[in-house]
Amino acid sequence: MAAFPESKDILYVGELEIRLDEGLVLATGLALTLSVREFELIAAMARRLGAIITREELYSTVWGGELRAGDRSVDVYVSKLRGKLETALPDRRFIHTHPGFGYRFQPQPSRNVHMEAAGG
Amino acid sequence: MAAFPESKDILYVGELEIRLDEGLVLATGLALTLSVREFELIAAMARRLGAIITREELYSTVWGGELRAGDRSVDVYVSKLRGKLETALPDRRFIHTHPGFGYRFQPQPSRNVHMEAAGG
DNA sequence: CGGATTCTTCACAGCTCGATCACGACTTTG
DNA sequence: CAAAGTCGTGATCGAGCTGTGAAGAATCCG
Repeated sequence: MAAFPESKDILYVGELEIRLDEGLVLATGLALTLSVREFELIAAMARRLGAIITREELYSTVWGGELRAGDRSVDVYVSKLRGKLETALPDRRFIHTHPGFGYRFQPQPSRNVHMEAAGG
Repeated sequence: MAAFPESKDILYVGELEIRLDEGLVLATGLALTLSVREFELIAAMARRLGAIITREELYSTVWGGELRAGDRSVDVYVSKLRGKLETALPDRRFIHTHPGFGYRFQPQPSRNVHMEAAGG
């Protein structure tokens, strides 16, 4: 199975390196400190790069079992992950919300992030 | 195989020089006084620089056999090692904890330790 | 044999994680 | 615009994980 030193035990997404078997994520070579849930979540999303993934699917993949009505766990951990990714890579957005559908993981420059400061 | 005096019998990590066949560690040229367990532990981690290593793996490498539930040996020796490394090189951190995963060995200036956490 | 060093284990304190709640902002719908 | 639903995120708190000093056992060495 070790045909290549970097097979699919490692995912490369933008300047992220996700080492699936180690629980480690590097952002431009710098190690992120992610909790178990955070790591499982980013791994689950990165495996389906570019696709919209429902909360139900993310929950069953990361937490296991069915997502109960009113459970906001996925949203909370998406938020935590966004915070750490933004600290490491301020100029990029990875996690995109599709209201009513789910989330999509894909690197994208965020030059217009400061629009939030415009206040309308 | 000893074509060069500095082949892989010696590991260089930051200002550390780890002489594997001698059981000696130099910090900026100054020798550290490490016990056998301490030396085996730092050697095991230095061989896998930058990777997260589980307690199970460290235990089986350094102590041999399986890590029993509740055995804190690895944590205790990591703590001892940190103490000696910090005495020798106060401005650097080498051993990083990844809660839920294990430890990671990599030199890092202590000033920017916060950045490494990426928000955590 | 005796002293010093090292190893193992325990105990407690401090820290981090994960689940949940609360509330405001945003989005959709009519 | 108003109402209803969706989403973002700081705060809280118990459980579990991690850091570390200390004590006794084991080992080393002259």
